[in-house]
Amino acid sequence: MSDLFPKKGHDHDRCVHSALAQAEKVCDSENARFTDMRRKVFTLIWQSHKAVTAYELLDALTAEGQRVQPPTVYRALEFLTELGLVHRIESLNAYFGCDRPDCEHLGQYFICTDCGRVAEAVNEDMSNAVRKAARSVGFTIQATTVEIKGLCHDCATH
Amino acid sequence: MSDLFPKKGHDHDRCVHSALAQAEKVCDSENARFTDMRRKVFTLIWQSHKAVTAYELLDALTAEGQRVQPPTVYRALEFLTELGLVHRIESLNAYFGCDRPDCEHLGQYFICTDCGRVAEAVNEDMSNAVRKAARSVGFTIQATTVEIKGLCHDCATH
DNA sequence: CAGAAAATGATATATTATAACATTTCATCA
DNA sequence: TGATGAAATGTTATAATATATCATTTTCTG
Repeated sequence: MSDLFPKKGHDHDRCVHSALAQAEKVCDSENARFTDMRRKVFTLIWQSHKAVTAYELLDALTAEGQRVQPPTVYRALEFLTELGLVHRIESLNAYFGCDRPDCEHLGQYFICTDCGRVAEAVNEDMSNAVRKAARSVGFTIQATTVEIKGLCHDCATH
Repeated sequence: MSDLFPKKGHDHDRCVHSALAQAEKVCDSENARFTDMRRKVFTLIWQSHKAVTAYELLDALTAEGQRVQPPTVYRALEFLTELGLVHRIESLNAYFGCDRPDCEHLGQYFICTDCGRVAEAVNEDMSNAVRKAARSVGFTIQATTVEIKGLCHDCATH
């Protein structure tokens, strides 16, 4: 069984750090500004293994001493999702960092209803099945939402 | 190319009628009460080819002369979704009638961003790909959300 | 019919999201 | 280098979506 959810003991700080580096690269190549606010929001999202809501981000920023209003957070989220740096989990009204912002993909999300962790998968079987189904009914895909809720392996077995 | 979205001239009243009959059967077999309010909400949902929001239902009920509050609508929606008579489209915060309430399925939704119509598919390729992906990472599925946005054939070609 | 359970009514409020306009920041180039 | 225009953020208000709680009504069951 492959690892999807992070294993115990993985170095999360390092993941966040490398995600930041990658985000900077993406912004650079898009001539988009990775401002302080955007960086803060991005970092907060990446620091969590769970999907984070806009108002949780708002609270976290406030706790950091910023006095921030909803539009500020939503704008940062809009920016980050448009660049593909962050994905919105529709069934949670929450946001999650994207592992592979540099490549086009139809991502899929596994969401554990017990521990709350989220994992992104980029599974070609699923993507291809979606593309094929769309083709067979003459549907032109613009965006896909594939969210799978249930129990991660840890929660199912412990 | 198979038909997914309804063709021009199909008899929608008849669809609604048969959906009502089927809903009654399902409620019967579950010993659940298909009350007036639930029937009204179900009918309003089925009368639309688009997904309908809770507050649109509220307005429609009000227009019919009922004076209804949000909890009433949300309770009816909860009842209907729990029985599988209606599905919630997460990416739209809206509800759509289920064609096949009588069988277990992982449904997929095609949502046209131009005309707004929604179509449910029950595509085994997609379902199997989802199940297989979950199995391969040790994930136990409780619920799936597969929503595909784009252009339906009509809108893409006209 | 009495009593319990289920459904709905009513009120209030929580949560999620955006519109509109003011101000600040930043890249550009005259 | 500092004027200027575009982009980003600040600020205020409000819209849209959803639920908690308790009261009342309806329905089922014995």
